[in-house]
Amino acid sequence: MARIGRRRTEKDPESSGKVRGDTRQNLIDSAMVIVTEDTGGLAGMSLREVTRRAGVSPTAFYRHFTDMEELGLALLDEVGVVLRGMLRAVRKQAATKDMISNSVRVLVEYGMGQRGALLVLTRERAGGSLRMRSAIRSQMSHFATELASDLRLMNLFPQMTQADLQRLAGIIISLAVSATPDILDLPEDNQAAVDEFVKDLEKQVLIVLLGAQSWRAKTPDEKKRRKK
Amino acid sequence: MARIGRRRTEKDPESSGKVRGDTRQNLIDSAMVIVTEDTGGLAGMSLREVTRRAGVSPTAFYRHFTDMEELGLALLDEVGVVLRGMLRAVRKQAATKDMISNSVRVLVEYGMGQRGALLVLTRERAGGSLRMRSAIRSQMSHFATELASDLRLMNLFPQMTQADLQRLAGIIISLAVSATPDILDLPEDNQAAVDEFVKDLEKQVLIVLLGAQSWRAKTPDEKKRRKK
DNA sequence: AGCTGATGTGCACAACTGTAAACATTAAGT
DNA sequence: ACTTAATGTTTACAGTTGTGCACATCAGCT
Repeated sequence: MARIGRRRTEKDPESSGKVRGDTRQNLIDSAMVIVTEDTGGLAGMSLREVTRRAGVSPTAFYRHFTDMEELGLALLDEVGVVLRGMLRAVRKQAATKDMISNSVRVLVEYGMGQRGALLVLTRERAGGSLRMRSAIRSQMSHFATELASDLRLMNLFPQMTQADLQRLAGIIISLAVSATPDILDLPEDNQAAVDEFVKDLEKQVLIVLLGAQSWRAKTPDEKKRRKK
Repeated sequence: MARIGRRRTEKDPESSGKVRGDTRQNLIDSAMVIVTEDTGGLAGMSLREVTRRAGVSPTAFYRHFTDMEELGLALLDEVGVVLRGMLRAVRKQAATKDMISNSVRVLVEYGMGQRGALLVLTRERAGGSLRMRSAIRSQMSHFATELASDLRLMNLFPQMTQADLQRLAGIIISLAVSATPDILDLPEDNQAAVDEFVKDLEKQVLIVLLGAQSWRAKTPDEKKRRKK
C-alpha cells in the first residue's frame, strides 16, 4: 500500500497548518477532474474516489460536506460564477454583431478547455437531484437576465417589453445549452470543424434575433401580462 | 434491423411455465422504471438492481446484453422509435399553425407521462458514453430530418434550400430538447402551469419560424454549401 | 499554561457490487 | 431420441462502497 497522504511532518516549513484549509477546494477540484474525464457524472462518482484524488482519507470528506450532493452544488456554483463572468466581460467590450459572435466563441472555447464545467452544467440539468436541477435552472435564468439586461442597454429592441426581452434571452440561452453537448464532442485538433460549428451557432442566434424583431413588428397589439 | 431474439414457442406464447422469452424486454422495462424514479441515470444504475426488478438472477443479464451500455442503447432505441412515431402522426393530421401547437403538446404530455423516456434522452445526451452520445445525436438528427421533410411538404418556406430547412428543423429540435428537463419538473397537478409552459414553448417556436422567414427575405444572396 | 473546536487519520464493518463456474431445463433441429 | 444452443439458476469471491468510532494534531482563545 503506497503512502499517498502527505503526512504533515511535524515542522515542515510550508505545511505547517496552511495546506489545511485547501482541502475543501481540493475536493471540489478533484470532483471536477473526475467528472471531466469519467463518464457517469456526479451520480457515478464515489465519495472515496474523490477523497482519493484529493489525497485525503475518506472520512475527511465529512468535515467539509455532509453529502455528495452538497459537493455537487458547490461545484456547480463555482462553474456558474466563472462562466458568467467571462460572458459578461465579452459582452461589455463589443457591440451588437460582434457581441454575438464573440459570446459564442467564448462559450465554445471555454467549453473545450474546461470540459468538466459545461459538462456538469448540462448533464445534471436533467440528471441530478431536485435541488441540483433547480440550482441549475436558477443559474440559467441568471444568465438570461444578464443577457436581457445587456440587450436592453444596447437598445436593439426598443419596442419590446422587459418580459419579452427576458424570454428572448431565454431562447438564446436555450440554444447555447442545447449546443453544449456537441461542443464537448468537438474534435480539438480540427480547427475548421470548430469554426464551422461556431458559425452555425451564430447563425442560429441571428435567426432568433430576427424572429424576435419580426414577431414584435407583426403583432404590436400584444398586451400579455407575464408573471414568472 | 436488429433481430430481437424471438425464436420461441409459436403455439403457446404464454403457458410454458415462466414467461421466458420476455426477459430481454423485461430488463429494458426495468431499466426504464429505475431510470424514471431514481436520480442518477444509467450511470447510477447497477446490473443487479435491474435484474432484481426484472425478477431474474444477476447472471441472467449476460444472456441478453454484454454490457450495461448495451442495455442503455436498446432502451434509447425504443424511446426514439416511440417518440418519433407519435410526433410524425401528429404532424400528419394537422396543418401549419395547429401542427406546432399540437406537436408541442404531444411532447409535453408524453414527457410527463413517460418521464423516463425523455429523461434518458436528455440526460445521456451529455452524460453517457461516447457511443451513447452519438446514438442520441443520430436520433435527434433523425427527428430533425423528418421535421424538415414535413416542413418542405407544407411549402411554408418555398424559397429555402434543403440544407437551411434542415438547420431550421435543428433549431426547433434544440428548443424542444432544451425544454425537456423543465417538462420533467412540471407540476402534474397544476394544469394551468402546464398550459402556460406549452404556450411559452409554442411562442418560442413561432419566433424561430418567423426569424427563418425574415432571414431568407433579408439575405437572399446566400450560397453556402453545408456538409454536416 | 491548558482548553476547545476544527481538521485530519486509521480501522472496522456490513452492504453492495460485477462476474466467474458449474449446473438445470427446455425448444428446436437432426 | 439425441444433440445442441439458448436461457435460466445457485453459489462463490474479491473488490468497492458509505460511514461510525476512537484518536491525533494543531490554531486560537482565555
